[in-house]
Amino acid sequence: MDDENSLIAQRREKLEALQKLGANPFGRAYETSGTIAEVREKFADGASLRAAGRITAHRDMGKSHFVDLRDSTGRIQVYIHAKEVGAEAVEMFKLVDLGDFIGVEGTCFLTKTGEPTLKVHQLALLGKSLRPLPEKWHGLQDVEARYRQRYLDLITNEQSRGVFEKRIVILREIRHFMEARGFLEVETPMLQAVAGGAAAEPFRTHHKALGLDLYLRIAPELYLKRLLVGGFNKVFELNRNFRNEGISRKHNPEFTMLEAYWAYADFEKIADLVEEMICHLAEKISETGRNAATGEAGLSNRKAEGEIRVEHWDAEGNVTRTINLTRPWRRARYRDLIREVDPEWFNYSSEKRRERCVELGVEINPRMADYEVTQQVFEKLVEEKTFDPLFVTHCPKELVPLAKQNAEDDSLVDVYELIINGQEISPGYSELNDPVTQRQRLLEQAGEETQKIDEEFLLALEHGMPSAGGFGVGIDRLTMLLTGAESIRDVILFPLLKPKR
RNA sequence: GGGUUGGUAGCUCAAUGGUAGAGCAGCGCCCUUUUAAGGCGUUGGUUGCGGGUUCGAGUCCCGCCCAACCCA
Repeated sequence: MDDENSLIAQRREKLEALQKLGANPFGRAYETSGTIAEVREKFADGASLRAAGRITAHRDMGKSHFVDLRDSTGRIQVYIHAKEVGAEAVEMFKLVDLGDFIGVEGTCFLTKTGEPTLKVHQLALLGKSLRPLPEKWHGLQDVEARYRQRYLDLITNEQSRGVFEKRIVILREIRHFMEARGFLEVETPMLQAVAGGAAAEPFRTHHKALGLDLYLRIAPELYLKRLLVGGFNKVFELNRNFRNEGISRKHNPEFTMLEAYWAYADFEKIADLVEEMICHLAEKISETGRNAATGEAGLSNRKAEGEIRVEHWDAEGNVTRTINLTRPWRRARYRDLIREVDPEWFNYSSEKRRERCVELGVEINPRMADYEVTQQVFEKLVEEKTFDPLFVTHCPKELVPLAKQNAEDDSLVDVYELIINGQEISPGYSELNDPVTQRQRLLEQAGEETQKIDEEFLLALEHGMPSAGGFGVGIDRLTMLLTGAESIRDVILFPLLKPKR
């Protein structure tokens, strides 16, 4: 980025020339008649309106200049001619480039081709661009550049902007939804002396003044539960977690998570809540889909007569996948789902199960315990093949050691795992609130590393935590589901990349 | 971490081992309602970085960097 090619040099020369003309290329506040979309709404033949935006195209026609002015709400054409704006302003205009921000005051009129246009009689420079923008027709295609220089992606690629607008709607509507049901949004520590609440590798950091090693949190769980102890009945946090693990199409080291706890509820009530919430979000998203600017392609959602379907499109506009979110969502027990793959599975010996894995094309390694072999079958032959929503319930306790045991069968725990689009979207639990059992399980989980046990959390539990249901929703994956994005990097504005060079 | 693919002008893309090109953008000229405006002309390159093979490397070989996809 330290280059100095001729295009940049030319723009710098224009910048100096503008300054010599006495113009300020980086102007100040500019009163407008509103956003460009609002200007278009107010458009009335002969009316005088003010608009500001970035120049994204210009067409010179002799002494007439047509310019496209664009902001996040839309575009409008402006017409510049010396007769209207004066020779001086036209001299100035000739030093303006694609990508510059300008403000105009002009009279509304329709061109011969019927295009609503502002005939400019006053022109202000609001921000000069010293680098050329990507080409208008193909946009910015280079994947790496789209992530590193997201601003260019947002300027150029309508569908990318659409994804992030939908993400904003998702975050806003989650807050509305939860608050409407009496949940309070809270903030708990990102910097933690013990990184608990999940099994994941944390990032380490250091507090200088205290001389203290700290971790970025991997989950807010243990703090949110302290709030249940403290008398909050319904709390949620919608914020970032950090996990020092691999990066992939489905994993970014920092990711956004909704986590919530509901006193006196259980995993079934939580499942109802999550089902309702995601349907609510899908409907809101489909509304923004309809309202989105023209040219939005690739992603869409459609709703018809109580049905909620999410369609994922490819670049040519063909539907590649339809996910049916229509309620009620299927709920099935873990073991029953395995039996759908092989009815006799649980009657097999350990050896026979491993043979079946080979037949089924499920890769396993010899060190796996029996429940891990079964889980491998579940992941490959159930989870990855499930696209419509499915709550998997009554999981074996080995898989979820920190959840409450089932009342009838203590080899099972009262949890659900929500699968949509072949991915885990949300786990839900009947939370363990017995401090003695909790301590045991944490000790087992920690093994030798007893420093990983959050004694302060256990101390809180010993003061009494109400029975409660809790859940988490990975917002990045949910956004992928609802927008049809294929990679988590397409729903995170600035995904982590290695610095270049 | 392993495998595969890719990195060429500001952007989008070409180029059997033989003079690095096109479109858009830019620059100049023409055009007083165009809209991917148009016409004529024209500038622009350390082909990701570093080595090697060769008379000659964007192209073949080795190493490195970055990214995407698949796998662990």
